[in-house]
Amino acid sequence: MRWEELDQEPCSVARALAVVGDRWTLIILRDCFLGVRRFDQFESRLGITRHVLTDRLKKLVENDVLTKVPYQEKPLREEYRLTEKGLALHPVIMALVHWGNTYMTDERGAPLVHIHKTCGHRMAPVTTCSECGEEITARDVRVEVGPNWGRTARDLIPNRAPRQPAGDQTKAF
Amino acid sequence: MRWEELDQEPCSVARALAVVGDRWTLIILRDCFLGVRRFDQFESRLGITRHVLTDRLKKLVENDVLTKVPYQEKPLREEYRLTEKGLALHPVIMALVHWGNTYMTDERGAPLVHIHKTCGHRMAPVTTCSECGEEITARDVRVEVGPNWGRTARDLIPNRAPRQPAGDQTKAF
DNA sequence: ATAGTCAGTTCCTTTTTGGAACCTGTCAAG
DNA sequence: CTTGACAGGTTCCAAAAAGGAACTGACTAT
Repeated sequence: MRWEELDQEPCSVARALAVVGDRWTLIILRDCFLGVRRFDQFESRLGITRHVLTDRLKKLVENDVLTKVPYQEKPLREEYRLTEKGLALHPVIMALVHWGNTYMTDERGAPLVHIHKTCGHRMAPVTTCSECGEEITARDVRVEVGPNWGRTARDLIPNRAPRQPAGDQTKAF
Repeated sequence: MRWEELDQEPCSVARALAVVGDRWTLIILRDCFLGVRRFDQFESRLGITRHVLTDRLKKLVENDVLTKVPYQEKPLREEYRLTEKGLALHPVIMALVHWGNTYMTDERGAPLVHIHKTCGHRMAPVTTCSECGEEITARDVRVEVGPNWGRTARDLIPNRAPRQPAGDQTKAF
């Protein structure tokens, strides 16, 4: 498929990435979650070209991830804010931060840390099962075709290759 | 900053995105989590150009997200498998799936569903606090500079804009 | 009158993609 | 022993996207 057709795919990852999956979009959203709202603030923090920034913000607004809300008239100035749909991307950002903190830092550790306002502790995000509350990892979940989807989604689940290769089984997936 | 300098940033999101943040990389990883391992399998499923696929797989291997493990000799054939570092991206994928399922599907609902092997239920990922176990949302966390980071990371936290604008406060962030 | 701010747009150059063809090593069939 | 297939690439070229810098328009402050 081509990149622009990604949102047609019968796959939620593909559809999500059609909105947030291109260069810069998720970093723009990181800034949104940090409280950045204005064009020039994004520009100076990211050093992104105005051209690309304009385009990304426009797409995020079109996809209802951000809204433009006016903060002055004469001349009209608008700032970009996260909608509920945008706020719902928080787990994605948290998961990325946590992965970055775990695998991409030097001995100084995390550049930024998160404090859970409710309990007051420095925290890391933990992904858990909505049903039993246990932490989940890649090996704990199985994927099935959704109830209202027939062959279209069936094709997404690949035939598993034979498990004979010489790699060590604990580290390979 | 330019895209290639992203991994130098004092921000874990930026560093994570330097590895997985470009077009196609996360969809390739989605396929990895579904059990896809071979070049031609990726190619036919994604319809991505071989050129780009080669490049992305190479970068993922360089960044230790995937490893090449031989599955036959004469001629040598290798498949791509998730390392532990790669497996650790599972929460990112789960968060994206969940967001896609929530905001990007029609009345048919999720194309693919996840079953938690341990408890047997169809589940959704819930992001919780590592310290108190409660579910966390964007509004529940505060960001602070990491303990071993001085001004470098300080600059990441923006000065909050005044909260006077006319937008409705519950929907804006 | 001059300078500065914000949010863009325009123009032009350099990188990245997309698309298709071609290459290499090995086996299998006719 | 020639032909074909298969896996996993590489090469070549056109099209699209990103980078860089200057320009615009509607103000406001000095």
